[in-house]
Amino acid sequence: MADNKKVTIRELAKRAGVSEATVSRALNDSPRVKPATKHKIQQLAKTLGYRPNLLARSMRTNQSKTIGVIISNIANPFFTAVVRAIEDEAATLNYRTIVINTDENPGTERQAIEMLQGYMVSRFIIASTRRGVDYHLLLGRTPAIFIDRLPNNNGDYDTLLVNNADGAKQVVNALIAQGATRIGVISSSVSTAGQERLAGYRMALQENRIAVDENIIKCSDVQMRRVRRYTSNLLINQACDGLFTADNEIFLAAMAEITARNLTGLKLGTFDNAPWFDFLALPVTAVQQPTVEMGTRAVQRLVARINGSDKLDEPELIRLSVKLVKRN
Amino acid sequence: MADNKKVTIRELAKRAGVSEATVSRALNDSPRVKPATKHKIQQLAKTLGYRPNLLARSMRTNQSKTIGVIISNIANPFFTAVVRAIEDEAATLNYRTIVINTDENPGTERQAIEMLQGYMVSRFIIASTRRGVDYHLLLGRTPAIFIDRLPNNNGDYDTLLVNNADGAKQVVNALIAQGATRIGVISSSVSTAGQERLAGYRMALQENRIAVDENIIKCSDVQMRRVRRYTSNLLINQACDGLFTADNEIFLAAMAEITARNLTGLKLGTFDNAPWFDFLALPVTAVQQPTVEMGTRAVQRLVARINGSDKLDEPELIRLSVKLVKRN
DNA sequence: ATGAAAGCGCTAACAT
DNA sequence: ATGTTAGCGCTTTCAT
Repeated sequence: MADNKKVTIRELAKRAGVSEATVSRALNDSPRVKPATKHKIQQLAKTLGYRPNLLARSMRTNQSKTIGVIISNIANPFFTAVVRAIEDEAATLNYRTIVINTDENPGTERQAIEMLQGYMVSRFIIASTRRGVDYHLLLGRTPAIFIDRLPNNNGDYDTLLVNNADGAKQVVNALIAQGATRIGVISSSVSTAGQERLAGYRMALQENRIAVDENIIKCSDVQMRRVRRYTSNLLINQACDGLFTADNEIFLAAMAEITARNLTGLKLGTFDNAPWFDFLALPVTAVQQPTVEMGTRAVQRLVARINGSDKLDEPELIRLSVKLVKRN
Repeated sequence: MADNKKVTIRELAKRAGVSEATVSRALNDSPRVKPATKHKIQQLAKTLGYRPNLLARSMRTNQSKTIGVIISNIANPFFTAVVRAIEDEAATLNYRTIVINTDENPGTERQAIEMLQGYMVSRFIIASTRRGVDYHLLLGRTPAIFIDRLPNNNGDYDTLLVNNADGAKQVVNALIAQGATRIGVISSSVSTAGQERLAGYRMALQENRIAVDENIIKCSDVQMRRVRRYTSNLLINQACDGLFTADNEIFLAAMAEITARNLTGLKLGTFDNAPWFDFLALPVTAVQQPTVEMGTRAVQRLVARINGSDKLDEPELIRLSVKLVKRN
């Protein structure tokens, strides 16, 4: 029965008539304790409802089997998908995860990392906010792996990105194949991913010997209102018959404008596939990001780094490939 | 400069030529230390890059200003919206939050709560998984507030729900006003919310003197395939001209079926409004849940309970009202 | 205004 | 196979 007072190792030791050390060993399933004793103690712990004080344990061992996951926008389906994969893989490898959302705010990001370090969390998976955070200062040699975005101090940490340029190139190529002749683009200046996707757009045009017109390239902060303005500018003033948006947030804003103005006959392409694209009147060709692979590999690599199981002296930059979902 | 070795209070004390106690007081901005000394110590801490060991502090004080947030599905936009509101309000009130996702798994939920308790987290906001978790045993008198779903041991904890029945009634009334004469419903048996929404559906029909036909009422686990089967059954075999889905997941699956079969002329209603409903050919009338209010009030109430600032002896069940977004 | 000392619960040498 | 002991970094009486 659960007594009111909290059960500690000392308490168990007293009741079992053994030392605290033996209890600790029994609870940690050490081979250095007699099976009978071990069993007895474990039983007792269960009956008394013993809960280890993880604080004390971490403090003593100077580590907590916990991975800090720092993401920049919890409302973005891309990130939640990655987070779920991270959680799954971490659980498999017997790690805990703590997720903190920074809302693209570098200050919050710094605080979050410092806070977790205060809790002895010493492995991180980070989707960096804007450039401007000095991870050297913050992390030192703490194992960390960056996802989705190239961090400020790249080259010093493992980084896991998708092949943004290639994905963008594929989408734009598909739009061209569908007959689009003048394709506008709206990208994000917030992350490195946005710039790479823009580069991919240019590559596709060049491959198809289409002149790049800087007037139909828009790249800035993702702000609903601004994206809507860009959209009408591109599709009406600039007479584009195709539009490539660099992520799901931009796509949403652009679609709002397209719907409001009742524009039709367009070829749309975007990063971040979503199930509801199937329901739209306009066909959307979309890049499906490998969220599960990204989350899974991030955890695996982090854990490998810790155990030093494979010799990974040099931090690596890994590119995952993307999949194209065509609709027309 | 950031030395390699970690800076502790002892280190600061040595360097400042004062006792550890004084350093601790200075760092905590206690009035019991001379302003000059305080300032000097705080400066030193900054220069040396001192980071408090939160583990040690929590262990000593037996509390951590951290709220554990247990949600059942991080991929559900409803929950992520609530989480963001929780984070915002918590930050304002100077609390930390730790979010853990249980994926509707009661085992994971139990583990998560125990784990956090091990870290001295002693206030929780919980979106319960299926009934079957005994919160008395798990939480005891630990302050906790339940959101979205009525927990097993209701009456013992504060609970914050939306007015599910009323929301459902409003949607169904709207569908009837739009001319639907035979409205099927698909709800979820996973949570208490699903049952309440079903009750609201029945109320609306009764108010409008429409006979309730049990053949067009479907309620079960939310499984993509099953929902799709229900959908075609209702809309084709049962010849419904309207459909009410009880949450965003069900709606997504139903829309997949509707799109695949190219069904038209339907009146659709659902819980959980989404921006992209504006882009659909079929008009969707949707209940907008008060996610911000729910998150904000959950935190406020939890903190009030802790401080005992207002006398809230009895746990309360609070219902938040919803908003209807009509489209036709 | 400051210091000395105890102790939170746990684990890991180092005994026995 | 088990016990003794020290100590992680911090806060907090109780002295001075």
